[in-house]
Amino acid sequence: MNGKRVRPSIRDSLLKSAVTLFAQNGYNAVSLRDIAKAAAANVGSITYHFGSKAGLLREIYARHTEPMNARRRELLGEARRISDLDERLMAILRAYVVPAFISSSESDGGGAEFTRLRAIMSAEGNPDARAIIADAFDETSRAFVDAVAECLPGASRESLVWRSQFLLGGLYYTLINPERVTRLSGGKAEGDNREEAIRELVAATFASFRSLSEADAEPAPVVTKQRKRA
Amino acid sequence: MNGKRVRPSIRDSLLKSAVTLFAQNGYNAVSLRDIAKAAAANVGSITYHFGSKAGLLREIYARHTEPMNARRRELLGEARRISDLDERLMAILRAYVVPAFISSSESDGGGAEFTRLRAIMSAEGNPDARAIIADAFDETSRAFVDAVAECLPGASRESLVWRSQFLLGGLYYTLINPERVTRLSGGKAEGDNREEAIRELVAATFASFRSLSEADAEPAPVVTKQRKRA
DNA sequence: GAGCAATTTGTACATTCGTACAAACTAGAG
DNA sequence: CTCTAGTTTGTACGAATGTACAAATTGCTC
Repeated sequence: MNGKRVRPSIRDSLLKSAVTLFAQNGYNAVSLRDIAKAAAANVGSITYHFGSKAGLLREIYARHTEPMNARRRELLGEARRISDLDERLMAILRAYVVPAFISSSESDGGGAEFTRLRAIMSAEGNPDARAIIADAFDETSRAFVDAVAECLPGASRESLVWRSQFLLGGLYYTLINPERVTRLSGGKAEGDNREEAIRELVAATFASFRSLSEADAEPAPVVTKQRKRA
Repeated sequence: MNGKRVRPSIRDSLLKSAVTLFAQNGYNAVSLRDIAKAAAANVGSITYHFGSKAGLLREIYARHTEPMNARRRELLGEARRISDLDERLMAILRAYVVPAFISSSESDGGGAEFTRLRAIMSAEGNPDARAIIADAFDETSRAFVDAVAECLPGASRESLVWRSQFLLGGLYYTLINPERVTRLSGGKAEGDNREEAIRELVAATFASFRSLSEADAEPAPVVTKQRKRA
């Protein structure tokens, strides 16, 4: 069905090793020999399967992008059916954040590792990556902003986009430098605890978006754990 | 006074070119020959002045870190004298954000370019950089979180740290990928407009922090431009 | 088992990298 | 001018990189 035999092993372990190494050290810093060594394979096999280093990166994106976006669309669809605007907003935020942190059950799909890879690639600004990334995620982001907009009557498109930018930035940076959270909190918070990160990021972004609504008469529900009644 | 002659020119233009190139392409992707060419100097002069590529990076950090932190401390000190807690919080946020975006009058000091460099370095996770960055900014971040905490009675340290993490992430990502804002907003927002970025980032972070306060009875002042009275 | 296409291996190549160092140059002091 | 310390230049080196390709190996079909 694929046009190619379903011989997995080497090709797959090359991809897996590449994702891990790229996500950890960036694209430039990792050599094809590093990848081959990690996959217990030969350098030549990379050229054979993927043509070039850029081709390898392209394949990685091809493998992960669609499943991750699909998962986001699915969750977004569910969220949109919630009638209460605040609850819906919260669900929308989770639909955006959760797939970026947690792999969608199957081995491929999004997950923290691939998201970290994306973060590093966007920072490195690598020409190879620029062309590949393209706007693979723009469509999803647009749908996300649209969905958020419906929850926030009166909010301007500009501010919604800005805040979605900060959301993505917070997401990326948390995956890139989680130790900072642990360090700065004196160990009271764990930067690499995914559930904790998701909860905090969603809560912070909720408040950030919520303040844009005209209807700020009703008290915004606070979801963070340390919430106390005064 | 410096122990060295004040012969500027080459050494300085090497530093300037290096910052620009590193901030644009990352550390690994830029070769010493690229830097030399951009500074119209010779490769050997880099080794002479800075010993190594890592030494060059070290000098860049040495030049910028302290002035930038000093500026932040100064603004933070001013902010702390404001009695109204909401106003103070806003001023504290600006004290953190503004120096990262805007160079402090003199040619050296912080500024967007150096902050972008820091963003890329933190993403690349380069070993050379790891050692240099150290906790040069941790002290400032701690003071910042402390100051914010005073404005938000009842907020937990963990959440404050998490939100400061998202602030830094949003800051970094805005400098790394400003085009996304422009693109996603259909040109209605300009990602590389520093004043706009500062205003939005501060407003978003204000709301994010503000929601942590016990005293959310009084309506949080909304500062974004599109604010309308319903 | 033979034949064959797909894969894996090993090796070679041209480039580019950071660094080292000797030679040439520069400018101020005596 | 001459000397000298401080720069700048040019070049060379070993290591590492992405890529190319011929040879060896594998696994399947008949």
